[in-house]
This record gives sequence, structure tokens and C-alpha cells, in this order.
Amino acid sequence: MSKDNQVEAITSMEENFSQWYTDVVTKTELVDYSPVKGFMVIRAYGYAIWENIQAIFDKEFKKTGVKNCYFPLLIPESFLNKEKEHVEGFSPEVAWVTEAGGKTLEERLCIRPTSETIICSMYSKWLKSYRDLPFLYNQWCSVIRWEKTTRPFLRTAEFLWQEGHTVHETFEEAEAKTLEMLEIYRRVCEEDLAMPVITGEKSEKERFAGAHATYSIEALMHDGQALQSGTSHNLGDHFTKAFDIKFLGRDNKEQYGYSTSWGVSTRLIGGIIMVHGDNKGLKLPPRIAPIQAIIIPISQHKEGVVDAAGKLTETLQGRFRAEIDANENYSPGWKFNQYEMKGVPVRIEIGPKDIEKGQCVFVRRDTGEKLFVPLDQASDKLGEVLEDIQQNMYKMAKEMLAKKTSVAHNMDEFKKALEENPGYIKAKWCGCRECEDKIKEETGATLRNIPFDQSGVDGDTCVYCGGKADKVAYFARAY
RNA sequence: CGGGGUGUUGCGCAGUUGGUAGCGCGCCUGCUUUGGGAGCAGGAGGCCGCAGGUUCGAAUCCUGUCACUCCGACCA
Repeated sequence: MSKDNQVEAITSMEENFSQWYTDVVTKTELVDYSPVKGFMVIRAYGYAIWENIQAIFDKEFKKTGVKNCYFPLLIPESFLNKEKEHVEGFSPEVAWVTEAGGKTLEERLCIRPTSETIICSMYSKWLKSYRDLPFLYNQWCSVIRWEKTTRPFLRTAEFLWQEGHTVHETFEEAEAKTLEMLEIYRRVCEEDLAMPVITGEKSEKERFAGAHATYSIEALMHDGQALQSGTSHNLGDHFTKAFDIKFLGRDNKEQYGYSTSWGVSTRLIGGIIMVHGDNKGLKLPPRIAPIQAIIIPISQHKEGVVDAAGKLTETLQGRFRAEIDANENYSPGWKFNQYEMKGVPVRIEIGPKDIEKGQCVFVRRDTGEKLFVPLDQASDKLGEVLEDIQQNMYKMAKEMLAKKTSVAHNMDEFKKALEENPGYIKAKWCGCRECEDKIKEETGATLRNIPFDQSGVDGDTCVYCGGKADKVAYFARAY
């Protein structure tokens, strides 16, 4: 006991949530720090989670007719300057290439912080007729934003993401596409990542640089802070005008298209960690867990144990991401703790006593519950248990979100709620920038979004100024 | 960007008034173990973050610098 080993070295959430997070991401080998400040290495276990998330989104995008492309990493400075708000929004955090091949470049090149500009320039070349529309393209890539303060997954100088970019004949079609993609984000987050989110529109202050409207999904972490987990922008004709994306319409007149862009990133992994994790470490939703079931032979030196465990593993591998750990240098107890820390949803133990009875033992990561399962039913039972864990994790997260959401009618209630029960504050807002700024200044909470679901707050006066208010908004401190 | 903390072997740490580096875990070899973090024996592994300076001599003192981390600020 009380040996200085890995799991005990995880700081508890209650003691220091930030330290807990840092401990979890490094000790479970999701990431490591790189030699370059602000950049992280995504290790095999962390990348496997990303690949699973990626596969789900990619399939959903393709179902809606979106195709994948790849655009260059470097963008000429002049492109960035074409949309005024866009360049103002991004320029403070852009990295530049000024020299190559031993020579100073004629025009410096920016390392993409997002690709609207270069993609729009190509769209302008490709678009001739309304018959060419819609353009529905996506790319999986990394972008660079020179952030001052970085944290693994949540905010790093380089991160992996997908960025979808579409062009449509009408504003209405662009708006519909923006909302359609947001709905995919919501569904995948809730159903596959078991992470409940608030869907809604961003305020003007928080809107994407150059967008007509920005919509977001906002998740809530264990410490009561919100995490913007995905955004979808209706760019209107702002970029199509700036980049001269026009076509000959049905009426034989030249007109500008309407564009959208939308993205989710590796930040989602940070969300999964902070929504589901506990003091033992990670707790991964079965649908994206790199290992869904870990099979651990007990007393494996005894005859037949490893064979039986191997056979069980093979059976399960037909349907699940199952692995066996027959490393004889570690005790079963060590392995139990190790895989709990790594968030594997189900552990399956099989030892001499089980083999005698023709059974194995399931242990759930979410509840700790033990189940004795006949070997010939293991595969079906595992399917059931994984699905149940998936649902239970969503339920727990949903309950947490509800518990950490308060309603406020005035600033006294607002501040009291934020102090006593950190999380979302739902309140009426008059829509003015000044009230939004003041709330942030006084409480540190920002307007996360104006939810599509406007129910739940009575009265019609602004929580800050007391003036007439017809909008419900979610406020929270955020990552 | 401001304030605090920390850099010594893969990890966690000790190192007194300056005298040339040590412990635990892990790792390697062997044997015994195995249903909640195994035991014994032997062994390998260090540009003491980096750069200057003081000194006969620096992990230790001084200056600078870099990185990580925590708390704020900032962040489409």
C-alpha cells in the first residue's frame, strides 16, 4: 500500500480541478508536451479517441453530400486582408512564414488559422453557374493560432479539426445548411460522446470574425465551466463578395453566392475528459473508447487460463474493440487500476474458478458493478452492457448539467447562483452589448449562446439593466 | 500579459556552511508469485533546464534566459 504510483498521483478534482485535468491527460498517455511552447504531442491512446470521433463525424457529413478535400497550409497575406472583420479577428494570433529556400519571400505567407480565405479564392475560380451549386466540401487538417495560454486539447497553438465550407444559391439554403451541420454536432456529441450540449446562436460580440451569424453547441464541465464544443457559421454574402464568388443565376443575371463554415476540433476530447472523468481518471463513452473491453486473465500461470482468455478475446473482437492483457509482469490488481484510469468501459476477468463454471466476470467502469456472465453469452451481454453504459453516462452528464443550471432574474440572483452553484445561468437579456460586457466584467461569465429552446425563464426584463428583454440567454464562465 | 511555484536518471523526490550526486518507483536478469497496485537477489542508467559570472572548486552563490505548471487577464 501507499506506494508512490501513477493513480495515486492524480490530484483529486475537489482539491484542484486544473491539476486533476493535467494529471489525467498526461498519466493516461493521451498527450505529452512537445519541445515547442504551446504545442502538444497527441499520443497513440489520445489519437485513437480522435480517430473514433473523426470516423463518426466523417460518416455523418458524407450522408449529407459533403465531400472531403485538402487545401494548402500556407495562405498569402493579401487573401487574409480581403475580409476586414476576418483579418482583424485573427491577425493577433497568426503565425507567418517570411523566409524560405534561404530567401526572404516577396509576400509573407500565413499559416492557416482557418481556411475560409484560401478556400473562397478557389471557389471563386470554380463557380460559373447556379448549376454548379451547392459546393459542399470539408477538410480534416490542423490549424495554428498563437495562443498565449495553452492547455492540452482545450487550447493549443496547433490543433486538429475539420472545417466544412459550403456555398449556396440563396441565403435561406445557407442558413439551413448552417443549422443542419449544427444539428449533426449536437447529435454526435449527445449520442456518441454522451455529452449533453446547449444549442443556440452566439451574440454579436462572440460571433465568428466575418460571419453573418454564428451558432454553437456548449457543453458544461464538472467544475461548472462551459466549453464551446462546436460552431457553425452562416457567412451570408460577406465572403462571397470579398472573394468574388459569383455565378450566372436562373434569371441569367450574375449574382453572389451565400457561404457557410463549421468546425469541431480535438477540443472535444477535453470535453469528454471533463464531463465524464472522476478521481480514478478517465471514463470513456463506449462508442469512442479505443478499447471497449479489456480481458484480464487471473492466475494466468495456471493451465488453460490464458487459452480461455485468448479464446474469449477472439470471440469478442469480431464485434467489439476488445483487447487482452496477458502481461505476466503485472499483477491483476495493478491492471484493474490501470485500465480504470484509462477509462476502459468494461473489464472482463477470467480465472480458474470462472473456467470451472464456464463464466467470466464483467466489471463496469461507470458504476463499478460486477456481473457474472456465461462464456457462451459473453458477446451478446457485452453489447448490452456497453449500450447501457453509453446511455447511463449520458444520463449522468445530463443530470449534472441540469443540477448546475440556475435561473436568474436580476444581478443579485445571478451572482449568488454563480457563487453557490457554478455552472450555467439562464436569464433574460435585452440584447445590448453593454449589458453583456458589464455582466462579464462583474462576474467573469460570458454569454454562451441564445438557446433555440427559449423556455424556462419567466418575466420580460433584462437581468442586467432591467429594461425590456425578449431573449433567454445562457451565461457561464468558460474555457 | 501580470502574480506565485517547479526544473537533479523514464517518473516522483532528497541533496545542510560550496568539496564533484543519492533515495523510492519504474527499467533489465533470474527465481518465486498472480481474484484489487506482489516478493527476494543481482544489475544498468545523470551535460543537476540552458548560457554567462564569482571561486582553487558550483546541483548549491550571483546575473540572464528557456520551459512547464497554478491563479488572474486575454482569447473568432
